[in-house]
Amino acid sequence: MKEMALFFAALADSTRLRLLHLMRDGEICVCFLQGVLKTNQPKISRHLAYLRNAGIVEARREGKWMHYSLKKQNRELQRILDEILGQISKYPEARQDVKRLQAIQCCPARYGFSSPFEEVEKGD
Amino acid sequence: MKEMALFFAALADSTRLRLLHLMRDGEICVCFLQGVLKTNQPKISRHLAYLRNAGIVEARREGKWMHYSLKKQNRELQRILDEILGQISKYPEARQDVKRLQAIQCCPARYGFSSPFEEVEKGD
DNA sequence: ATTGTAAATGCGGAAATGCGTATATGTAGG
DNA sequence: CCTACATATACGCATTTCCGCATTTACAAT
Repeated sequence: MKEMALFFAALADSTRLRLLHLMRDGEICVCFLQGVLKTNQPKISRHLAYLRNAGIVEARREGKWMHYSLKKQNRELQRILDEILGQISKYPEARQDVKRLQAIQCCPARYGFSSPFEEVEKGD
Repeated sequence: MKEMALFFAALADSTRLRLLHLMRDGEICVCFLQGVLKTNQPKISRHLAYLRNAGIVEARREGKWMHYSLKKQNRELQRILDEILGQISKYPEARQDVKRLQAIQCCPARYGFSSPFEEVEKGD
């Protein structure tokens, strides 16, 4: 029962919900997440650690980079998680995130992970 | 997005998960919940208030008694909630709770809401 | 009005959480 | 070895959460 509470505690934060949602289509590296959420790096890192401790995501190192992805859950929990991710995707904020991510993934060099991502901002 | 995080925060506590699970078959009064969880009354009351604020349960007064029940959610959230409640029901702790509740509901007078519920304890 | 019972709330303390800043770790390349 | 970059962690602080205890509110009955 406690583990279940822990699971939900991990979901009880909008930053973490956004991170999870961005992993929906596969693994993604921290610098991209940072670029999309436009916040400082330790914040991202700490929330990812939280999700990892909760067993919701897993990490893979590739050289300097860390790639995070959704960890496979048991059938029931997976279904719940899928429903949740589906719900998240309805929030404008989440859609914006995906747009920004796609822009970065499309031409990462152009952004260099340091420039602002304003040009992706032009609303729906 | 924040509201969603709030929703999960409400689920991020095993006492609250137990309370929700006990409402699965309909509304239930606070004194019964107190009897089943065998803890002090303010604790129950505060967790119920938390759930009420999160919009997950609602309360109905009937004389001195307050009856709590699961509040109807929109389709998607309802589905998620149902899955979750189904998951909870698999925990031995949750099954125990239901047994105790049934014993109390069956003959409340016998327990008088003050006697210990030990006789329901005999495991599975 | 007074009493008794059910439930909610106020209060103070312990613990957890989230944040930003600074620093440490790990890895690749010169 | 030294530097540069990506990521993780330590630290201090403010806020929140949970708890037990005491008190208050709400209602019913006399």
